[in-house]
Order: sequence, then C-alpha cells, then structure tokens
Amino acid sequence: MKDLLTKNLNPSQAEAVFFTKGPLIIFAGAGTGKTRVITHRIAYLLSLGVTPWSILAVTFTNKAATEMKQRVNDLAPQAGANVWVSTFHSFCAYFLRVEAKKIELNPDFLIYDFADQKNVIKDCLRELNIDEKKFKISTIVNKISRAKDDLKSSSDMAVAADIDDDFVGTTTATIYQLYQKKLDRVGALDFGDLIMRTVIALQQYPALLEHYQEKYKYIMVDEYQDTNHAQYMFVKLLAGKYHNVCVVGDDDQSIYSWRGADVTNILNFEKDYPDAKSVKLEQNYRSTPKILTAAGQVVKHNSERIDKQLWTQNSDDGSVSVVTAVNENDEAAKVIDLILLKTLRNQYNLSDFAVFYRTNAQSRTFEEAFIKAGMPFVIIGTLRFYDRAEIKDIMAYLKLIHNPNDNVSFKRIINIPKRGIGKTSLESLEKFAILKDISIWQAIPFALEAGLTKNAVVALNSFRQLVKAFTDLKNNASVKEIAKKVITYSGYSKDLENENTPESKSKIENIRELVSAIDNFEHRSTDKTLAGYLTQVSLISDIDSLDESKGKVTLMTLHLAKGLEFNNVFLCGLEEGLFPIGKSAFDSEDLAEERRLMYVGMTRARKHLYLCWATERTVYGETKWNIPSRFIEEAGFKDELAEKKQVFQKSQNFGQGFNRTRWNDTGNSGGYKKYAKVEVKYRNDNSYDYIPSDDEIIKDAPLYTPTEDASPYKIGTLVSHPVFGKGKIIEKNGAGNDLKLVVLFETGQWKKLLARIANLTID
DNA sequence: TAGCCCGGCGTTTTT
DNA sequence: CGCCGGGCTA
Repeated sequence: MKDLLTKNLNPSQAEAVFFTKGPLIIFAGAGTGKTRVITHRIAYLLSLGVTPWSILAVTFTNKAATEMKQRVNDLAPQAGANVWVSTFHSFCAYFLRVEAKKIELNPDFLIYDFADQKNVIKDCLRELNIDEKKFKISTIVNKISRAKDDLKSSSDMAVAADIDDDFVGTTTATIYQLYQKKLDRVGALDFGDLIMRTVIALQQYPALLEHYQEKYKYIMVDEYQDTNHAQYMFVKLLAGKYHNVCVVGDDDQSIYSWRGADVTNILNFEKDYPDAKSVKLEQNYRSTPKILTAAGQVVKHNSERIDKQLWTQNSDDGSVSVVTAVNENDEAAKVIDLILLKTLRNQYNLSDFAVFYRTNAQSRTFEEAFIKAGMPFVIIGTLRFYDRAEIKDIMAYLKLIHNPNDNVSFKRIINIPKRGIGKTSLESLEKFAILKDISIWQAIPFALEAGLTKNAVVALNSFRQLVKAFTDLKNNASVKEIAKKVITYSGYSKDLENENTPESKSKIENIRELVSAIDNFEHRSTDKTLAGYLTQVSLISDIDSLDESKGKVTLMTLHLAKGLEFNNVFLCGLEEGLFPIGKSAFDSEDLAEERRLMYVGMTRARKHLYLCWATERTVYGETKWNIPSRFIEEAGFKDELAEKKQVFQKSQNFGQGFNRTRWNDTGNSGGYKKYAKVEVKYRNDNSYDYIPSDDEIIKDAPLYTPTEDASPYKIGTLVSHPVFGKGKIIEKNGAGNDLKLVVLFETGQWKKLLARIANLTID
C-alpha cells in the first residue's frame, strides 16, 4: 500500500502522508495538492489498520467535505466510507444532537441563520428601546457572532466593555444577553453557538471529552488558516490526549479574518505543539509559470507571512494579461469577446472560464452582458436557493411544525398567505407573549386578553388549527408529504396560481424544486426526520452544487473562488477603491487581506489570467474615476500600465470593439431570472466573419479620451480642514459644484464632504 | 389591514 | 441606480 501511495506523491507530499504519529502541520501553497495529501494520508492510516471510525477530518464547506469523502472512498473503497469527513458546523450539530440530553440542551434545537439572527436582533432593539439607526442590526449580529467565535458570553462582553469604558460595547452586551435569552427560549442555536456550545460541553463534561478524545484518535483539519478561536479550541480539546492532529493550510490564503478567522492559529501551531512536524508543499500542479510568478510577486508585498516559493514543472508558459476597459460595460464586453473567440477557436469550453469580482454588485453588469450576448453562464452566490422568499416561507412552515415556539418563523408566515392578521394584531400578541415570557404560539389562546380584534382572533385560531393539523402528521408522514400538504393547505400555492405573473410562475417552479430537493434528501439521508432535514438545509450553501455549471461560464465573488480552478480566469474591477476595496488601502492589515484575496484569485487560473480594470465605473448611479489597482503593478505590469495611459491620450473612438455590434438584443433572455443561478440558452449564431486575436481585443479597448480633470482635488491629495484637521482624499465623485470628496483624517475618522463648502486647503 | 411612497443606504458572507 | 423598510393614507 505504501508503495502504491508513494507513486502518486512527490517527496514532501509523501513526507506528510507517512508521518502519522503526533502533531503535523502542512503548509500547502495554492495548487500543491493538499486534498491529495489529506486523502492519501487517511488511506495510509487505514492501511496501517487504524479503524475508520477513529479518524475525523473537518473542512469548512460541504463541497470540500463531499469531495474529500469521495476521494477517500476511491482510495479505500470499504473502510473509507466510515471515516468521518464533515464540516465543523455539521459535526458540532451532530454532536450536540446526540449529546443533547447529557449537556442539558433541547435535542430538537433549530439552527438560526443570518437572516433569523437579524430578525431576533430587531426584536431585541425594539424591546430595549434602542434606535436602529444608532445600532445597526447587521453590525450587532456580526459583533455577537465574533464574540461567539471567541467563546465570549454576553457577560464576558459586558465586563470587557466596562473595563474599557465602552458605551457601545456595553449596549451590545445588553442586546447580546437578550438575544441569547430569546434563542434559548425558542431552543435555537445560531452558527456560532454550534461551535461554542460544543467547546463548552467538552470543557464542562470531562467524561464526554474523554470519550470523544478516545473515539477520534486521528484528527485532520483543512483550511486551518481560516479557523476561529472556537474552532481552534475544539480541535485542541479533541486532540488533547493523543496529539495526532494534522492541520493543513496556507497563511497566504487567509481571507476570512472579518469573520473571526484567526491566522495566528496556523502561525502558532508549532508553539502549541513544540514537537510538531512541519512540511511545506511548494510544487504547484495547477498553474503555468507566468501565473505563479505574477501571483507570487503580489503576495510578496505582505510582510507577515511564512516564506514559501511555489514552483512548477509545467513548461507551458501560459499568459497573464492586463485588460483595460473604458467602463464596466466595456469590461464585460471584452471579457465576453475573449471567451467567445477562445471557444470559437475550439480551444476551450465555456466551463473553462471564470469571472471573479470583489463585490456582488459588479455581477449585474456581467449578467446583463452575458444575457445580451446569449452566452450561457451561472452566477454563484448572489441569492441562494434557500434564501428565496417563497422557499423561506415554506421552510418557515416546516420549522414551525418542527417547533411551534420558533417566533421568527411564526412571524414570517402568520400572514402569508394573507389571513387578516396585520401588524397591529401581531404586535399586541407579541407584547403579551414577552410579558408572560412565552412564545407567540403559546400566546394564541390569550389573543382576546391581549386585546386583538374578534376577526383577528378567529383568523389566529384557524391558523393554529392549520399548524396543529400539520404537526399531527409529523410522526406518520414523510417530510415530503408534510411539505406538499403545507404548500396546498396553507393556501400558498393557490395564492401564487391566482397571481399568475411571470414572478409567481417562477416561484411555483422553485417550490416544485424544493419538493424534489426534499425527495432527494429522503433518498440519500440516513436521518429522514423533519429535524434532520432542517439541520441539513441550514448548513448547506450555494457553491455546494457548483457542478451543475457544465457548459457555462462561472461568475462569482473572489471569496467564493477559493478552492476552485479554471483554465481561464478574469479578475475584474481591479481598481483602487474597489479592489483593494474602500478604505482597506489605509490599513495595513486590511490591505494585506485584500492582497491575499488577490493572490487567491490569481492562483485559481491554470493557463490564462486576465487582470481587468476600467477607467470609469458607475456605482450607485454615480460615475467615478479610477486608477488601476496597485495589485496590477505588484503583479509586474508597471510599465504596461504606463503604456496604457499613453494610448488613452491618443485614442478617439470609443466602444466599437470586436463584435459588440454583432450581438443583437434579441438574444434569448426569456428564461432570465434574477436569481442565484441564471441560465440562458446559447444563441447559435454562426455569422462571425472575423475572429480577432486575444491581443486585438486586449489592446483595442482604450479608445477613449478622459475629459480633463481640472479640479485641484485628486485622490491622494493631502488637505486640511478647519475642524477635522489634516487628512487625505480617498474618494471623489461628481464634478464642479457637485464635487464630493471623502477625506480620511489623521484622527482615523473619515468624512464625506462637498468640496464647494468644505473649505479645504491643499497642503 | 394593506398598499403605496419616500428616504436611506450599499464590501466580502465557507456555516 | 435599486432595494428595503418605515410610515402614512385609503
């Protein structure tokens, strides 16, 4: 077996695979075969006679987990199936359900997602009489989530805020406390709770910890650079007895610090385990040398990183090109031109192309351009299937059936379809429920007492009957049957049928898709209960089903691109202010993370990488001037950018690039929906009489003369303000009397100012 | 109660 | 520019 495995591995990979006793850290650069190492290591352990049940491999995404599981199965056909490969969250959800009774937890707990969290926070603010404008809901959700990532309770937060004399912190802690109370009362856990409660349980119940330490003698963690403190503790606890812990990661690909990920986890691994073995994987199997060099040059600008030098035996040069566009439409047109010509030359299929951007807002332009071009594409992640209103509605019914005390779901569907229970009625009922410390569901019998109108009481009771009837089904009917009954008897489908609009038709389609998804779940899953279904759903994401994108160009944000690879990659919107985004250029840590994101994007490319930027971009209805992202220069294109600027000055005509006139507007946009997965049929038009080269498209763009910018205020200009002091212009919009500036002051605060009245002096 | 209008706001979001 | 949510009116 060892020989068999060795054949597939390079020396460092083999070193990692065959090191099985004690802590091991694998620094795996992009494309160096880390999944191969993990899966082969598992196979090797199994070949040594390690029981599959004692191996635990954790990842961050379901997609990664599924893929890993598949590959382990391929390598070790029988035993492989019994290795536990899952995400942190699904492992913890499983753990908490199984051990619920021991740790005094309701085993029927619901899992609240971001939207649910926001709803609860909103209630908290109302209850505590806090102005939503002063305390932004999503900010609070984030703060609470970060606290949980750090294993901090509301009282921890309160104490810390008190010491720092931090009013905002104190208030947030108060909100956190009430929020937690609401979750506890309902029996709901948010994502952070899944990890935190698991860690707390392991800490509080030594017998439980002992049991799991004994059970999982071998632990492997993928993407270790993205672990937060709670996940770190989870791993540390589980591995506490045998120390057979193998972590794999790349500090250069740490892009989730804003979500609580703590790179020091990977940087300090050798401190945590002094006897740890460390292996660096540096041979890249994905990209051509040019791409690797460019990506390496970019990430080298970060100071605090573990030095590594990716290299490749790949002899194909590949290419890295800068694509300069006039504006965002031109950028999209050029991307499409390049894709089109490469597919027309039969060099590549559409699925060989990916378009990455920094913000979701950028996807719109591409969406429109692709539809216009009749080029099939798929946008990942803008709106998840399970985030669609109609799906959430049906899911809310299912959640309520599972747990009628779920106030968030209750409020979502109490008047959907309309039952004549409006805002006022609901508000009074909720107030009553809070007063009596019961759920809204439990408050229904007291509706009259709560001051609701007769009509509302009648409607409320019939709603109660409806849900009760569904609940009675729970033990005898499958999830699918329940769902079907809900869709019909709630009146939901009838409502949509009556509406009879394109939107309502698409909603009906989606609901059908949901039913077949449930059907699929029942065929695949071992736990076929409603609870099992709800758990599974709350832990999946859109990218998990990326495989469907065959024959289509893939569009997504850079964050979602991690772990993927494509022959041709377009990195778009490479402009200062957009990427690196906003004010991140002024904070060295933020900038470093942006740079890592750039590095991740670049290293997705196998053969050709296009760095795209537009001199002008309309954002939120305002047209802004841009300068190319520093990352283009850092990738080694300083001279080329200088050349581009010269071409700009000379050119006159604009927007007559290749085949932009060739695409007419009759391209099939019939099936177009503004949803996560947009599919458009390819318009089979063979009327291309001239196919230009890459270069012609790339060089053709800057046919544009920017109007002279006469204002003395430029991005980067140092200014003084009579009140705020010295600062630097970091953004500018509009012109003349409307010229608006964003100035970052030395105090650290930034202000939006109207140049006309701001009374700025240039330093 | 429900529908319309207006004003504010807009970075990324593995689970 | 478009979306969402709050508040006002029929």
